[in-house]
Amino acid sequence: MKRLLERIDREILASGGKRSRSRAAVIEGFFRARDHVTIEDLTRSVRENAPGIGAVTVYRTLKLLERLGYAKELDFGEGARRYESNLSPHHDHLVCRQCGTVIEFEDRKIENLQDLVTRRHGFHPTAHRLEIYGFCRKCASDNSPERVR
Amino acid sequence: MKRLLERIDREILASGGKRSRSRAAVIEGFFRARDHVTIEDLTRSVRENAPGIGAVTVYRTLKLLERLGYAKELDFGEGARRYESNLSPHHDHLVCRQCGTVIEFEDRKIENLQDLVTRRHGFHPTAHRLEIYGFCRKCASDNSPERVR
DNA sequence: ATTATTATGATAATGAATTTCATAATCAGA
DNA sequence: TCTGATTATGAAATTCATTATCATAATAAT
Repeated sequence: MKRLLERIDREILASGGKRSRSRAAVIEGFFRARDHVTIEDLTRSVRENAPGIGAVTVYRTLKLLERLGYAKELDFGEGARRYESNLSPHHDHLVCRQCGTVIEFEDRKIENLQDLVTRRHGFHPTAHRLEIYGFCRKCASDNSPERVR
Repeated sequence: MKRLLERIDREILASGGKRSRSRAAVIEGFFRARDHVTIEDLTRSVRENAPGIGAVTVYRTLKLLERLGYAKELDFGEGARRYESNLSPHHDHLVCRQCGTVIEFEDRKIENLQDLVTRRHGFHPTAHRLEIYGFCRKCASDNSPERVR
């Protein structure tokens, strides 16, 4: 974690940016937070250690992390964006509509088939998003007919 | 087309709604428009034949069509939603970041693999979205190194 | 026709994200 | 360590898509 933060600091400097206390607090908060946070979530948790951080700074810092390749924007159609760290390898998401749980999965076969599709259409892919919405195991059983009744 | 519009009218009536001129104009406009329209696009084109239609009515009518199962909301991350008719079978999208062209594709194998993934996690899917972003054949060749130069 | 209900559309409200701008923090060079 | 130049901050204002409000209009049922 320490090494990561130092590396990011160096990259920011190298690209003409500055290391500020607020920015450092947001960056560290982001990597400590659970994945798929909203700006609101993150702002709240960062403020526990560094009160007075403006939400605008959180927005800006996450954009910065995205530009540097450390964060990815997510959109589960909730109206507000979420962010996840880009350290783990690529994956897609199962999103529970009831409890909001997000399960990550990675499926090489699906990725390969996607490549085939794009090639078939002469399309040059740069990114993709695959999200499956529904109910997680727990919520599905909570909702099952014999329970709902 | 006529039969479709009549069928929708009947369903609206059956569900306690009314057939109004504005609403009819929006519905017909929607099915005549190209797919993946934005509200703005559609409002403009509907107004050519029926001036004075409020954008609010377009919003409301598309929500209605979605509820009845005739329209699907899309979100390509552009800030504004798009809608497509839900008459053709399920498909996913290739979205060109340069010219905005949208290519539809359907891949049974991908769908099957998605089912496997959800089952593996005890997840009950209700919907999914798969979008591949990049450059279409034309834009990719426009951008290619030997051309950009 | 009359009445009750639903739809419309102008306007206001909402809410996430971005811009603005004066001030503050940080970096580089002496 | 100071100084000047540059970048970052954060409060407030702005933007933009979408939704809510509400008085009026259109439609359906009686």
